Amino acid sequence: MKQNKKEYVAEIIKLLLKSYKKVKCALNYKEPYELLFATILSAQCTDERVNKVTEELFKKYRAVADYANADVKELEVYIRSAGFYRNKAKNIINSAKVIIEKYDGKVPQSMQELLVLPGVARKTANVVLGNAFNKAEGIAVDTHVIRIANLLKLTKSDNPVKIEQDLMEIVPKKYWTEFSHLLQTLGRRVCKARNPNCSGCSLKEICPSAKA
DNA sequence: CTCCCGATAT
DNA sequence: ATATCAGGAG
Repeated sequence: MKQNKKEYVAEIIKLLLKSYKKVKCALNYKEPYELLFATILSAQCTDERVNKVTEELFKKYRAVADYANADVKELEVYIRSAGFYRNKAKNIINSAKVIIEKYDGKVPQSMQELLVLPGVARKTANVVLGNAFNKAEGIAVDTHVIRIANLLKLTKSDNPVKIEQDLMEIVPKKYWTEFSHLLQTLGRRVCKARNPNCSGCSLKEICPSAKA
């Protein structure tokens, strides 16, 4: 049973890799802390909009210490269009403070340490670990992964933690980070929440939910 | 389960 | 004009 599922997943990965050669993280960043803050900003917000926000944000604040010392109101102006900006501004500043005080200004490189940062849960931690450090401890489960993993019948759950466990069972560890990228890319471009384009999908032959 | 919020598709 | 998009905390 599980073996069949692993072959099914291998086929999914193969087909998606063919369509999306080298997909990487859709968020723009140079330093690990930039990816961390970009990912905090991406909560309930498209990566596209986050990139617009961070383009200016990263010019204004150029180190973790700049965020730790930032004026909340001023930071809010930069990130406003990403939504939930009061929470996010607080979370970024307070995470920056923890990183300065407890981790000597370096973003910690373990799930356990990242999860303590305000505004950081498993999705954000997985994105940072997998992309900035190449130290995946899990699979980043966002709204696209939730939707498509269910459409592909890779899980029956709507709970992100359970979905992540289900996926970790059947996706080879070396693909954990890339698997999220592939589903997110598919989700943004083809298997959209609103108007899924099944006829243009690389997985139409094998997807149990494909419509003609 | 509710609150946090702006942008965009319809 | 309004529904829908898109994570985390309490």
